[in-house]
Amino acid sequence: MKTPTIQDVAQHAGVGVGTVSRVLNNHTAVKPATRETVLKAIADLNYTPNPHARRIAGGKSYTISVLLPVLTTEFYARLLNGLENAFQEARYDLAIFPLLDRSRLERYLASHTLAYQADGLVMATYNLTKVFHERRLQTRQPTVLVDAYTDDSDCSYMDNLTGGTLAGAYAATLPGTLYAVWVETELDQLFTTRVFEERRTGFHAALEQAGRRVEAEYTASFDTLAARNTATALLDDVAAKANGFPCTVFASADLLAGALMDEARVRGLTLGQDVRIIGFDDQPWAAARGLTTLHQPVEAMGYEAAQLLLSRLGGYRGPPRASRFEPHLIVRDSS
Amino acid sequence: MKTPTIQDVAQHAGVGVGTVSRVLNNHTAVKPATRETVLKAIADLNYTPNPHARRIAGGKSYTISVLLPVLTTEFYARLLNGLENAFQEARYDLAIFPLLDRSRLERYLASHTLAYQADGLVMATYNLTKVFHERRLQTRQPTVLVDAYTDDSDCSYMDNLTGGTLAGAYAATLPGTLYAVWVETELDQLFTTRVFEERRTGFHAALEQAGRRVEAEYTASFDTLAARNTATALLDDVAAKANGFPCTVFASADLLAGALMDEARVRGLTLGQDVRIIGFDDQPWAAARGLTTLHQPVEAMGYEAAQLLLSRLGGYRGPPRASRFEPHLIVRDSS
DNA sequence: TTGTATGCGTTATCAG
DNA sequence: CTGATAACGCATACAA
Repeated sequence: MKTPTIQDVAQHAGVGVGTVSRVLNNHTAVKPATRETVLKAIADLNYTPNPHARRIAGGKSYTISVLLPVLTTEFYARLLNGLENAFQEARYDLAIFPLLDRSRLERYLASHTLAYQADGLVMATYNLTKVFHERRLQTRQPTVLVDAYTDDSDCSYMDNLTGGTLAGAYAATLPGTLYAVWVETELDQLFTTRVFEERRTGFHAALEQAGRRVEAEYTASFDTLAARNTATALLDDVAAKANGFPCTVFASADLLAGALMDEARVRGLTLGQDVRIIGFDDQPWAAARGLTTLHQPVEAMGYEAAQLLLSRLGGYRGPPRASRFEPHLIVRDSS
Repeated sequence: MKTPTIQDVAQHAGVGVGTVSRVLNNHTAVKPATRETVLKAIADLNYTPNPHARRIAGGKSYTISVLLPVLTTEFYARLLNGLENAFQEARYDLAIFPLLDRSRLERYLASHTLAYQADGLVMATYNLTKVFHERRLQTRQPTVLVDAYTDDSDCSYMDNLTGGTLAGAYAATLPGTLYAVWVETELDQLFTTRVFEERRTGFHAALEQAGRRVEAEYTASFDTLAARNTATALLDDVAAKANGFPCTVFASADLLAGALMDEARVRGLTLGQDVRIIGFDDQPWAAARGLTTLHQPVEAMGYEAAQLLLSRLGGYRGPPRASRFEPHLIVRDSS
């Protein structure tokens, strides 16, 4: 049994294909009665329009491509949820393209790829608009950046500067020497995010404001092992000082903070006393482990990104818009 | 400037569209000379065929859908790599659909979704063929299961039974009492994987074979927090026993093993002496932390899955085939 | 070996 | 308001 086409529906409803198409797209007034008939036929035949044909016909395919870094973190799961919810309401489908490495990106940029054939593009964390430009790949589709910021397209972003500031301001109120751990992200010129850079700027600004400064800073790449090693190195260094403890550490990602908590525990240090730790992300486990951290409204950010894109798809033509979201500090036992 | 179509190429090359299409699809003999001309025209115009049009024309879209669980683990990154490599060689594109929850699955199953419109389907870890059947959604596309096993479709899977057996056989040679930690996966009837069940079966069989048995078993869901809590509970229990140490623990996933290593360290237990730990996965950090574990040829498994699907796409009609891969034990310091 | 015509499922245009 | 019919970009039988 073949899948029903718009022809079948038209026949079943005793109308022309044009009419069916019109009810499908909520077009110009269709007589309520005939609309009902068509809707019933659609239901009867369990018909769903073919997105490829839609796209071919010059219409829309009702699919959005999402380009994002490898999804090994909770952040992107939450982000996808926010995006999904918004797009689903608007009856759009999502196709996800994890940017594993540069060669994958190259392929996505080849215009034959589905990624490039969707009605709209969501780029998460990375700002690839530059690349598109260089390749003279004028993006015909509207694009929105999420978790990243640029002047020349819509974006929905977290204010990591404020996040860093909040962390710094809070850290400044705590006793003992100050340390910070940052995330290394310069894998490749293309794959660069300013997220951690901004957290750092904000953090330092707040510290300066309070007349304090960090004793030392550390950098780790974003993986379990690096987090552990850095935690070890940091606490080794602190322990080697005359009066290293108490100290306060701002770890710019919960992954790093978690490793620090582990390491502190191994050394018999009391959290919130010998060592105070501030994370960033508010991962699902943060509450249970009592980690003081910055919570980000990730879903909301994704949802908003979707709205921005949907308005463009709806025909909105205006200057690029930027929706800013603020993280907020959640104080728990670790500090 | 519009993107070039097959018409433009034909015109530019001074041939008919049919000829262009033929060279595009490596069809029946095209005179080498004209083939060259066409190829040059294609290059000149930077032409790439429109996948939607291809699909509509009754042909193929050269895209494969991959349905997989949320990508928060290294396993799926590696799997995707294997799949990508194989499909790329065959000039197929991949669209990834993370199965966040049941409602998402429902939507993917709605036939209008792109997921369902691809030339082929790869289902990772979960066997969704049952669901397809129940819905009477006869999958028109060829489907391959990876990291899962079923009788009625091609699959490329890891022999987790053997993995468990290897772990059990090795554990049986170690001194002290035996413990095991399993992963809870029964989130939903749909989302069920037999992976851990099989590891368990193999493990017990090997133990029995060696005339040994586990003192106690534990179950944790697959997340950092649960892993920690279980590790704590397990070591608490062991410590409460008269002669609990030395002991050996088979953690059926490296995530769990890592948590155990942490916890053991906190308690001042010596790994490979007081506590011996065997993991499963060989995560990137396992070597550095000296974790004895089962290594899986994940990329190879993905690559093979792709080959199976490609052969079906190439017209192969035969009974379902199953490609089996074996994990192997890597002994390190933790045991 | 190659060009032409037809069809794929929709949307959009245009008469009615 | 609605029904034909022409695109859309491509593959493919069919004819040459």
